[in-house]
Amino acid sequence: MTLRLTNSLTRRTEPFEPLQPGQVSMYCCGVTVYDLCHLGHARSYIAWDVLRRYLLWSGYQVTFVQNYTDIDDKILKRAAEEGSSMELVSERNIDAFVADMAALNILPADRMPRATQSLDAIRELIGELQAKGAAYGADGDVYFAVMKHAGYGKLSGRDLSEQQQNADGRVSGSEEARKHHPFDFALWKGAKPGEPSFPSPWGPGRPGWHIECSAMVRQELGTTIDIHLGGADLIFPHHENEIAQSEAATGQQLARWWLHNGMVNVGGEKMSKSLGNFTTIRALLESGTSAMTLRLFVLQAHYRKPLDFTTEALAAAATGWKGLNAALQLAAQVGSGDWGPATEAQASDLLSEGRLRFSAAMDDDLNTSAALAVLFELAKPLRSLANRSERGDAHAAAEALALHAESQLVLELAGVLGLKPEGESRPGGAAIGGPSEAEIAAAIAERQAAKAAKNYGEADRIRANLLDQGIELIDKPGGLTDWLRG
RNA sequence: GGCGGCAUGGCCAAGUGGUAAGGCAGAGGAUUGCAAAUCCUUUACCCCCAGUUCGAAUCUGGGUGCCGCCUCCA
Repeated sequence: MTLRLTNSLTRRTEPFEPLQPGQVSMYCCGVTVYDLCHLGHARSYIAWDVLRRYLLWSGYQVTFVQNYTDIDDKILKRAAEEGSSMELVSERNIDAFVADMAALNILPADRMPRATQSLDAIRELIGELQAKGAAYGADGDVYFAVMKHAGYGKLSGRDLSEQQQNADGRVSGSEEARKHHPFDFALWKGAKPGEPSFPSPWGPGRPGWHIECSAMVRQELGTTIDIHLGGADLIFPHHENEIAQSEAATGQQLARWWLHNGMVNVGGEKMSKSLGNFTTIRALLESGTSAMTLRLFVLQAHYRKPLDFTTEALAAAATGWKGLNAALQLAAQVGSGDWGPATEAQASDLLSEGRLRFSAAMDDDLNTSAALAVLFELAKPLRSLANRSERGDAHAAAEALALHAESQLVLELAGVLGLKPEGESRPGGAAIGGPSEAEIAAAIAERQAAKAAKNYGEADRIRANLLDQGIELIDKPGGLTDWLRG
């Protein structure tokens, strides 16, 4: 089996093969750091994190580059509102981005270039485009001439002559007046009074949005990369323009594969800053949704399809994760021991089948939904074991031995999806402002006594009292009482 | 208007020619003083119409509905 991926460039799902055998270069369009990331960003970056993890797991050497857009009108606007500076706003949001990604267990990119630190490469690229006649200057701005690039529109399926007509009514404003064609776009923007600016052969100013990606891709990964990633909303104009710039300059293909993720919707509409219907990653995590629940929620749908964000769907994912997490926690316990080769062999057939089904699902354009189904099925026996072993069942402990290999596989496959055991809430977990373990044990003993005396009113009162303090009691067969700190 | 995508049980969501994975919720049972948790069992003919085929959720054509992009956007 080989990995098949849907390439936006060809609109087909094709077998993936990197330019250099065994090595994959990937570039992902990052964020404009004017604000916190929301669930749309989370979805996108989780999807590509899974692609990266899967490639690594499959034995590829992967170089992953993601940029920060730290020069932008919105950053300037934000800085002006705060009486701050572009640098401070950017720094703050880059820090937040790093923290949010780490919280979601998204592997950090190998390199994360910033527009402000890539100006030489940007200016060089603009210069080349101008030398080749693909760009023209106008009042301190420099524009890319889309009509000079034969392939323009190949990614988004646009036809320039038709677009010309459709765009006629929109041509207005000074920038539009300077353009030769409505779809021409700025490579370099001349500085307006009071704006931060950088020197250039065309006068002080700053780079346009699209050019930075072209410059960074070339600088960090070379002329032609294997995979370029981004949200479907970037196909036009951003990615189309990136292709035009890079390919006009180098004469070579920019990226062999273009992968685009579907949008996160709220009530049938795209989640976005402008619509104001967004939830930040931070806010969601702070409201009590765990990072792994969010990952599960995202991964249960295929990455190219729209994903509707609802509290119901999220709650379903939370419950689903609770069960999977229990299995993973046990697996981490069981899988860590050294049990010898004899037990490993016992479950090998079942395991290799699971591994195969998982790979087959992932090979099919990253069918994480199907891959998760495999994971849930593998986790099932572990879950039931987890529940039995808690009451010290000797038989269960013996089974645990036999399931050692299975535990490792479950952890391994979960890891490919970036899912890891989360939050130790069983006895022994750290108390944060709640009753201590000793206090809980005492209360349980008290309730036990009340139950023995058939004083159920008192027993229920103790239980309710603990629940108020965030401690949930679970009676197990055999008279034992377990508890969870929620 | 142009380009692209989607429509599967109460909800989410796989499935791309041979009689529908998985998760959540629900139901029944076991267990329990009760509850929770857990375990077992269980719930669909796939938007509509026509066609291709021995056979279609899966292919073709036509509808209907919804979404994204065409302006900054993951």
